[in-house]
Amino acid sequence: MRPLPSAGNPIHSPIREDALLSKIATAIGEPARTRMLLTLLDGHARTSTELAALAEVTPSTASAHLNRLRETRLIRVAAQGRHRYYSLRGPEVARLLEHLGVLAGGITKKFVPSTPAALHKARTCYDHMAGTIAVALHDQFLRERWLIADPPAGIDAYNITRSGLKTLERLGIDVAAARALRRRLAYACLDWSERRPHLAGALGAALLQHAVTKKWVVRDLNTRALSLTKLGEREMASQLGLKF
Amino acid sequence: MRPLPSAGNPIHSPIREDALLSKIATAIGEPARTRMLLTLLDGHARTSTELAALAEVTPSTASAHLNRLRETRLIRVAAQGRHRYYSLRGPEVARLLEHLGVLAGGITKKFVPSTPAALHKARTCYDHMAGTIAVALHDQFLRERWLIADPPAGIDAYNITRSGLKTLERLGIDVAAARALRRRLAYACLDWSERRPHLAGALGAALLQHAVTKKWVVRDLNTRALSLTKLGEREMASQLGLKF
DNA sequence: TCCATACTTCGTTGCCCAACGAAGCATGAA
DNA sequence: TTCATGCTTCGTTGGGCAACGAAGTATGGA
Repeated sequence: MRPLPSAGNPIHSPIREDALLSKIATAIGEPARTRMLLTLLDGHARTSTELAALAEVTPSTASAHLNRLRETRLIRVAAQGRHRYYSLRGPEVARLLEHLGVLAGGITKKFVPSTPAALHKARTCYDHMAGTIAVALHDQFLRERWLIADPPAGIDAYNITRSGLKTLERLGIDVAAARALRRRLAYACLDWSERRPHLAGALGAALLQHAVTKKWVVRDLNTRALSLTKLGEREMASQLGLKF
Repeated sequence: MRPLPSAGNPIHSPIREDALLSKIATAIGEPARTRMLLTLLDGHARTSTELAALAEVTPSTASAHLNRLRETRLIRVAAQGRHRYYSLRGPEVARLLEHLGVLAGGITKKFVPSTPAALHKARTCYDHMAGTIAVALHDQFLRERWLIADPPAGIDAYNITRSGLKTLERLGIDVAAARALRRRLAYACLDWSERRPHLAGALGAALLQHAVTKKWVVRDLNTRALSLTKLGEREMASQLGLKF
């Protein structure tokens, strides 16, 4: 059965589409590259040497991988002196990776019933919070009608209500500044451990920043894990009505 | 540099997670497999011979690919006499593929400004409608408050309102039957050509079925394209208030 | 019973690409 | 200037895997 010449495909063939899709998927799929991407999922930029160590390959190999990821537009690079900082190209990429994680998690579950406890409870996802706490936070924001769905603004987008605005400003979060950023304000991001949505976007980022500066949570230096402090627990209960 | 035995990793290592993710991505990424998966995105089950022809490989090669996709749990197979019907494992897989399409589309746009017209306007996505018409339909359902967001039921889930129920039953859609199915009722699915949500789930499937049986749209036999009939255009305008 | 069809399994071939070390090229410090 | 550091480019090697044809196993019809 010969590969048919597939005659009339003048300008835009469906071929084009799936070839690109192919490229992206294989770019993600190579194990060393997968590790790099998953590491970058916490939103921190890293140098190629760091990424080489994390992926367990030599710098030269890492360099080749990073080039390929850049060509497929999955990551971007920022030169700074003699360092080159690599980071995910955008939230879309982060979401795709989390989505892949959901499928991978679905497979794992059969074999490994429990996910790593620390990551499960609270972790960063790109530049916002994920894990049970983040999901609870997301649900609370909707239950209290501090956020409402805003579908015309895109899939799973949210807008802040009047009461939401009050709550956020009482916390000390500068909503106007978040709105001014050239990025989406708030939207649902699928959580791979909970398989439920948590909060992403400018607001999600502001909330993480707030939680970190107010010492509600403490970042782990090597992983994406966050640990909730006693203070954070108290404050989330009193200010947001969250129970744990 | 060998993959290190990774000593202390008793039960659930992060290694495990990204190795699985890797497997899934590479399974999707091989060009022949990508073509097969994208073809199955219309929700139709196909035999391995058909898929072999579509992917432009011999049956023996196709068989190997299909086995691999089955092992990674991306597709399922149903034996029926001497035919074996392959289909996507579930909506999660379909959504992942559409999501990948968004990223691929994002790349394409720079080089190929226009997407194939027929597919852009209306096509199937798994078992429901996609394309500009489907997105318009989705927006109309929300604008008229026939559907409302229902986040606790999962990311981007919708529920049917009282007025939505009336509208749907007036059309002749059996909402009770759709509810009775063991699947999610209605949720937003990201559209790769529009980069906006359209309607998926039991309700989305019911709407496509309705549109086909009422001859509002006609399926193309080889591609995922749908063409809107004059009748469909009239009916959607009068019954649902859609303008084109 | 015999053959055709649908599909898989097996064994071989060939190619792509990940991996490395060495060498090259910047940047910044001494 | 000279050297160290951070990173890339180059050329080579090797292993994994996609592809095929041929042979094998079901199923269903003649």
